Amino acid sequence: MADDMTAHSFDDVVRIEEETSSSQTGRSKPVRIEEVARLADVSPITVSRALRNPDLVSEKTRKRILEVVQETGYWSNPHASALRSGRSSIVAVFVSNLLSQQYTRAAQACAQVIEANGLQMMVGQTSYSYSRELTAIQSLRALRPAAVFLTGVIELEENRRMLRDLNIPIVESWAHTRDPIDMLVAFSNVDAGRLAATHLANRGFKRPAFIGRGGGRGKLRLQGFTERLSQRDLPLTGSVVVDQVESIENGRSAYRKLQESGVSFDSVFCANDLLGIGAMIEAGAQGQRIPEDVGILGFGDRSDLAALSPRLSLVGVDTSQIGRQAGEMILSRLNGEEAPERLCVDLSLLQGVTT
Amino acid sequence: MADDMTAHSFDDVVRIEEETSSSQTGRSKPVRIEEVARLADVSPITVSRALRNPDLVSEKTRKRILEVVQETGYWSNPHASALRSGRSSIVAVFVSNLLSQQYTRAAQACAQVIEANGLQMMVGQTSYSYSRELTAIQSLRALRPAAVFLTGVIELEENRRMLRDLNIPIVESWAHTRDPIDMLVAFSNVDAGRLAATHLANRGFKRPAFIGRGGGRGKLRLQGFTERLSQRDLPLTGSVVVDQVESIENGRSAYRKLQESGVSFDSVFCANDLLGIGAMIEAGAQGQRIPEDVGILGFGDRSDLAALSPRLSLVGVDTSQIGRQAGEMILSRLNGEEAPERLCVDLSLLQGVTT
DNA sequence: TTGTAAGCGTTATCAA
DNA sequence: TTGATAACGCTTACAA
Repeated sequence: MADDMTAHSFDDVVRIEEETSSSQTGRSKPVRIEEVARLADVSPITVSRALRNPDLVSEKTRKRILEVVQETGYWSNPHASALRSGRSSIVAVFVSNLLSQQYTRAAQACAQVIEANGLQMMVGQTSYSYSRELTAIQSLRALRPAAVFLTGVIELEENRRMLRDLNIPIVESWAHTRDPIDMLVAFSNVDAGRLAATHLANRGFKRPAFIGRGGGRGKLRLQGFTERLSQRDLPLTGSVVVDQVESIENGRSAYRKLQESGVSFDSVFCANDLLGIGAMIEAGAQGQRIPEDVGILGFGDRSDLAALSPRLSLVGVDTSQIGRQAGEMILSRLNGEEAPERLCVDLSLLQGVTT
Repeated sequence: MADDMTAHSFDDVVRIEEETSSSQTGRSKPVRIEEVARLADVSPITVSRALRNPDLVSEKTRKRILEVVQETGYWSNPHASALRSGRSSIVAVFVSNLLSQQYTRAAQACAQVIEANGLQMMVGQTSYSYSRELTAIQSLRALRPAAVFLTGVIELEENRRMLRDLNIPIVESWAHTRDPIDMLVAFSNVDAGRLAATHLANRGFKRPAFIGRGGGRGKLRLQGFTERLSQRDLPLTGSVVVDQVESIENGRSAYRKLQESGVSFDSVFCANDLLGIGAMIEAGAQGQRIPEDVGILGFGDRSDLAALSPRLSLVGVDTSQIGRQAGEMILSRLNGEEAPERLCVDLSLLQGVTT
């Protein structure tokens, strides 16, 4: 904190838009279905039907009811509804990390789809311990949600079963898994590598290198990358395997390491977002021009990196598409339609100014 | 999309942890309070009390009940509870933008506080039109939340009244406003400028300059900056007012503009996150060393910029503190305690490697 | 400290 | 196509 800071000032005030419309004030009791029924001269259950299954109500009656609903501002009590019907209109979304745009984009896109259909989204975070996951699932069960969307895959069999036993649409996502709880939206990491190789080949690079993690998804990306390179008769000129992919600095040092290995590369596929940025920064700091001197292809979600690397081309996934798909799968199911059990989201090449 | 992309591959599969624990399967009906009561040999209402107002139940009874709860895995039905009591245990959080870490950090911090107290968070987004805001508020009212936290200020008087009429704790935040709906957590932009000036002065800079927006918060920050500079007998050596603050490029060009203006500055306060980064990048690109050749002080939230500018010092707000405070204010109120109507969050100087 | 009775607002079920 | 009745599971109000 400031050493010689004066008292807080309230001098920076945001203007408030004044409006003198209907000046009705105080806590008005919400309108109940019974009142709507009385005013429309029907029974409560008919009002309920007019709102939830309009087809079951004659047009004349329906019209009258909707007018009254409009006038009174009636809004059904979701708790009463959920209690009686055993199902709420809440779609629970669990993101792995609220701070990562990857996931919030997906959540946002999902929300857009479901909210347009009268459902509400409730966001939670799962990335804690398994016990935290258990608690989350228990309170979830109590909430009796209409559906669940997870930006990830549940691994613990016990938790998987609890979710399955909810008997509602459940969408897992992000990674492929042999046996989804219910539905899955994922993308292929091997394909990501293939797409990177294809792009570099198409751009005329002849000596591509790779920087990425040695295990997990990094390995899969490298696998696809080499496979496609050889199909295009290109060598994998060099590669640096790193463990740390948490910082830009990791990318810078990996890039230097690649140079120090002595191989003569003309382009690099960096199979992780921060690695790509780091490589780009390091190359720039050395005075190399991109893509004239070296081609750099990153990985990730444009939105994450837009502020930082508008010039970097990326292989990645449009995560909002994952969310949108999830939302649509959920809607289909809730409407009693068929929905695919597994959906593979397209990878895309996000073209920056460079490479 | 890739031109010669093959069909999607399902070869990258995540391993699933198998567990052969209790193999009970199928949809089991949730335990109801009545069953817990029967097993503990008390009435349902006593179970209810043991869980919500433990003080009202004798220790012996309470212990017995909690045991049964544990065994049965009882979890109260929030809808029944909300229906009867007219109040749910959901705290509604509306963020201005789900994609900005500023806000999601606050939401996350708020969630941590309230979830530790048995409440649940429901996140929504407000940054749409006023009509969208109205719909959000209407469904909000139907949800009968325990409290509301907004990462922003509601301006439309009609919407303000609707929220006020919910008669529940409501926390607005971020900006100061003359007349909060209920409670407010905000910070002072004038103070931000003062803090920047203090810091640069303390670090021995003699010719500070300013880059920022001409209106709104930028203006307030400049105001505090100049005020405090003159208190420290320092001149405002130069300033560049920009309209665009959406990209790093804006910061780079503003920095060049400052140089072109011919003034001889030894440090700059960039009153916006991207401007600061841009200035830092531009200075670096020109081969200037920070802070030896020029001191650069940015503005914002460390988390936003950590990946990008770990070396940049920042004046800003710990937005998770805003969320935490909001959560605590809400809890106090729900517990019938007094809570401040307006809380001013401390600005802080986030010291990077530089400046 | 504990219990009884009633009702929150909706919708499932059955009947007309 | 519409309605009567009961019930969802909990907690308020009052009583003991």
